[in-house]
Amino acid sequence: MEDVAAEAGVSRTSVSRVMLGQGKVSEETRHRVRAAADRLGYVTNVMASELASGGSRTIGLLLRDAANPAYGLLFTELQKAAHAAGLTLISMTISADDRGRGQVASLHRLVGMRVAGLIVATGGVTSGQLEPFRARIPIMRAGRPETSAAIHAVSYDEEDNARQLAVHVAEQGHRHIAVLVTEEIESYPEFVRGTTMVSVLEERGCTVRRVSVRGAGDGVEKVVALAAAGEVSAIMAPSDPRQLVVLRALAAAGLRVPEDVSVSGCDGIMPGADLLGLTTVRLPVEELARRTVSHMADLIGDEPPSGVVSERLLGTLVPGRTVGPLARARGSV
Amino acid sequence: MEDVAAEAGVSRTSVSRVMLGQGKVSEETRHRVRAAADRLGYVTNVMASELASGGSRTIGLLLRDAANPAYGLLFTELQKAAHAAGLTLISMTISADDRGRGQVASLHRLVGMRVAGLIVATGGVTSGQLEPFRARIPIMRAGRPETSAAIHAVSYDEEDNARQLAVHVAEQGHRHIAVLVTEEIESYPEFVRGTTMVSVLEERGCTVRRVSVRGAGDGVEKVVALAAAGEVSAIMAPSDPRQLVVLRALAAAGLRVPEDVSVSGCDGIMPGADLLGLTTVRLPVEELARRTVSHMADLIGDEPPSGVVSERLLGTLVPGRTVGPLARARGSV
DNA sequence: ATGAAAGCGCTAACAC
DNA sequence: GTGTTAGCGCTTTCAT
Repeated sequence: MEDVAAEAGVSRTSVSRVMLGQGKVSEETRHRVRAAADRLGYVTNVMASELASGGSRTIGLLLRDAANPAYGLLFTELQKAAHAAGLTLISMTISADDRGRGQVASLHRLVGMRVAGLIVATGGVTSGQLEPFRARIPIMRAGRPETSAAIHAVSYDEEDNARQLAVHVAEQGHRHIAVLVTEEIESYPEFVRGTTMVSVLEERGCTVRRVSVRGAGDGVEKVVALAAAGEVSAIMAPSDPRQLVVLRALAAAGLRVPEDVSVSGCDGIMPGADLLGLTTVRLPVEELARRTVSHMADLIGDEPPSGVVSERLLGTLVPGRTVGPLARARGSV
Repeated sequence: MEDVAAEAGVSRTSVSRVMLGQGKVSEETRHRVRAAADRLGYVTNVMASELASGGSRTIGLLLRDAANPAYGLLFTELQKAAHAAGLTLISMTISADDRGRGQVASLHRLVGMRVAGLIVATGGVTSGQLEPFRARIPIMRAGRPETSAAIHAVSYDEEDNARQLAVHVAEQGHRHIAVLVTEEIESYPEFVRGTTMVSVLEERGCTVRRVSVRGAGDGVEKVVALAAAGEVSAIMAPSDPRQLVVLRALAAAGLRVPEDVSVSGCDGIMPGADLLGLTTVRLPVEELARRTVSHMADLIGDEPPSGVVSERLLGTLVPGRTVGPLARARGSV
């Protein structure tokens, strides 16, 4: 910066003003500085700048595993929305298998960068872990249903998603249904979906086989066996990636979908879901991203709103080929 | 930090040393400082720290549209590799429809953050646009075939990918083939794949219909029409997302795959690609991520290697149900 | 409209 | 082992 000032024959102050595009600078000076900066390939040191000014239009994003298309899309959409709002988004991902420890470290890193706000789009971080930072900077949860009422959140209405799917399956006549339920700690949204499906189905008088899953492929043999034995006519998976695993296993076992057994998932983001004919709920990712960023912009603004943001967005049922009407011919079902 | 020092009854220097985990500090002091920091919820200001120390173990990533599963996976894998190498990765995405302008702005932002290195995983930035920064910080291209010999790159061997696919299709007996070719500016990898497919097929004596694509769905009606008219028995798409578009259009037109027409793509990352039976080449994403980060670690190390890194990684052909042997019964084919 | 000076929060020699 | 002193590169009053 010193060099640019010298090259342009002005003081560092003027260079600063020009680069920030603020304050009073003559057209002449402004031009000379720009020219000098270009010539020298000068780029403002953001860290020094933010350090000196104290402020920052940068917000941090903690994301869960972008390899999952639903999170990848969320990432892209958040970035778009942030850009449109004049915010810079810097992000760190956590692989799905990294429970807790690494996530909190990343969280610290982001806070350490003195970002103006934090968007947490991974269920792996608990509300308790966010608590210490809440006073320091605005935090918004995106996607995961938030349990703590003290933390801002725009989330998918997973209860409703699960309900829509359960009702759809039940309305096709299925009465004996297997539901894959993950552990709360593994994936909170999937956990909520699974348990909700179970209760909705039971309310409607269905016989539910609740099968718990831990790893990626765990529990699948179990449901396939149930289907093969004719004990269930439908299998509900808590997400589309898991629905794929089920479909694969079913195919390997020689069972036809939906003739022998119906299958459903949840997400609706996967490219090719339509071609596969997946039955699912399409998450309102784009809207979630927009609303999250919009609230964040308010929160880091001059007059932050006082209340706690808490929104739930509804998904859209996508009936597919994988769920068919109950065939009354088979086994005990 | 001042507060922490006071709380622990030591100087700021000691606090610094403890937080950095370096230098000589007594067990006693270390403990007291940690306790004080925890009590006050103190997190080191990364910006001030890096500003003062000059160095940074943070590297910037410019990524193309994580909504594309291939880039989403790359993102995750890069992050994993970086973490393993003790590097922090901060990233910015660019949506696929943002050509040039925004990308360069993001690039500036990253450079402005004084990251130690830059990984560019988007074809949208040209070698020329990277040039000005090359002297300042190490830059690595990841994925895109690099044309400039001056820039470090670990890339997919798109020529080979295309060749593998073309040979596979030709060996199934197809002689009249439509190839979708994107414009260079839209997607450089797809452009390379397309043109390579064309030349490989022609070398093998096939009649090639080269159909150019601009938008996401552009050109597809054309190839479907060719297939419907029996003028081609196979359609080669330059990527799996595009292969899906073709499959959708074919289904809508009532054409069966592969009985009426064979279809191929390239990527192999899409979850569910196997269930769909896509014929494709699986990109070595994981290896690319590892090698890119490994080279980057060297480049920002104490004794950076002198030569220019230039590696090409081979993909793996995944024969699927979408490509079948030529059926000799139809039309002019 | 422009410049001088005083930090922003931290680290790195260098003494003690 | 621990504290002291100088900055890192910038922004921001406050004069001029």
